Amino acid sequence: MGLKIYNSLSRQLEEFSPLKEGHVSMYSCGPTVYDYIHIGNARTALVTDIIRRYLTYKEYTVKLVQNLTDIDDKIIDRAHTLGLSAHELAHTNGLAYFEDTQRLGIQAADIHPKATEHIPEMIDLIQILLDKGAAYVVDGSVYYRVNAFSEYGKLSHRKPEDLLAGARVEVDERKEDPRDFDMWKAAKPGEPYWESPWGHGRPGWHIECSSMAMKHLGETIDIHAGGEDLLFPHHENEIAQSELATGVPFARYWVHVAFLKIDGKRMGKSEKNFILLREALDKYPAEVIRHFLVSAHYRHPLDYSIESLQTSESALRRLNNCLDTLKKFTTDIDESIDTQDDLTTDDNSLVSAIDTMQSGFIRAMDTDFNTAQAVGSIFTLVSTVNKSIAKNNGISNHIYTHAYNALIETCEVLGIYSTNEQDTGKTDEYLDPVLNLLLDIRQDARNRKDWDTSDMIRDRLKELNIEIQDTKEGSTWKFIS
RNA sequence: GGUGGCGUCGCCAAGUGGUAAGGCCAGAGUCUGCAAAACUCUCAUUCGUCGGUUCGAUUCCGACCGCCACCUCCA
Repeated sequence: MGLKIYNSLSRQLEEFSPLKEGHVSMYSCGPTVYDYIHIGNARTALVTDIIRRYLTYKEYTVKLVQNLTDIDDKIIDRAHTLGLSAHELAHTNGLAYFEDTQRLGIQAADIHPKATEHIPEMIDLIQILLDKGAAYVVDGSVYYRVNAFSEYGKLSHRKPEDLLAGARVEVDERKEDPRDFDMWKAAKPGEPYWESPWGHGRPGWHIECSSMAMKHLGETIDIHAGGEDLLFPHHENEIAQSELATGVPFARYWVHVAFLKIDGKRMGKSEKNFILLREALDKYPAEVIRHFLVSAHYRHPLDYSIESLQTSESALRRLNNCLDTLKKFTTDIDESIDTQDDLTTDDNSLVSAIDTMQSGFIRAMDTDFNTAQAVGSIFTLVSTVNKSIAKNNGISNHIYTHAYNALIETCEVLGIYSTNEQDTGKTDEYLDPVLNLLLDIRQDARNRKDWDTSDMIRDRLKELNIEIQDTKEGSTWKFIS
């Protein structure tokens, strides 16, 4: 029936219903811009993008906010090594982030707030928490008093004892409780800082998301997304800060994206086992990378490998071949197909296959955005269409048009089909006539059974990465990689 | 130690208390002068192991084995 989302808060699949009917507010934790993003980061960004596209497909009005953390320890450190200001580094990498994600076909969020542009809002929120006795100041830093929030741990389902038992909690003598975390960090000499009631300093990581989400989306947001590593402590802390300040739920559905792995291990910046998104994009089209990322459900780990990308490339070729073939039958006439009496048995079975694909796609996406299953529905229809075309059973063009449109529509939700005409062909104005000349010469040779000449043309072009395809309709060519 | 997840065809990956989607690879075929490309067909009586519940379990329960992740900055 309707959309169901797995909510990390309840650890259950829940019926989705937004706070305001027809509208969805969504916040996604964005990157800390001290470096380029890797494919693992891209996975989360892509899942966010697809959730948004699907909600839009379901006719919701979606407002998506994704932050950019543009000040933190890593940025300061990296800027220092590079001899740049923290601002310069963050600015450059912020632009690179947009460039990379846009190349992946990720649509920009409605708002991309930056931490450094929301200092006053964060100070206000910290002040509220101080006034409520939920925070304390030590040497110019402000800490959140975890004990003040009785529901602390409700997202990560951790009990205070569990947290304390883990000997990995950093010991900081200045904290009242090891679980307490900083909302405002006093600046050390030479570090960038902002003025605050507690002295020169900078915001802690968690406070920015609380402030910016509430500023741009209100005190309660519908969907909050992020990588699964953010569940604790980041999201737990966001909840603690926000809910203690407002007294209302911070986010209604918590969505956590599983890790992208490489060689069976989590791809992470600290492990240095990552592949930069831009490197991958230099080697593979965006649709191929998207297909790969979408080939597993977002809550299940996915292992990155060249082989997987090649698999996706082959699968996508099958899809695109089908689409290209269908396109030849496409008619502009938008005939309705409800006149059942005019339809043959073959017509009807294709129409029903299209319906099956669409309902399967929706059922899959409605079940916690099961993109893997959704892709399955698409490929099942691809098979049916291919069979139908192979049988040459005289299916009406408008039914093929219907199939084409249905496939395009669903593929666009996943972003695995690019509507812009093959970009490889954009320089062909000059090449086209030349190739056609060669093709003509070859055809003449073939007519004379001069196989040496025709094969030489074919082979030499292949060396130039141009492949000749002989079909019943004649010869065509295309670039191969 | 605490918490969560995973183990399904050679590889990737969905899924369900009633008998296993899809993709890749592979084999066969159609097409072709031969190829390539494309398309078609074939391709898991079986779902980590052992028990239990059930008329029936891959799906529920328990134990065990193996793997991963979070508890510390990382999407």
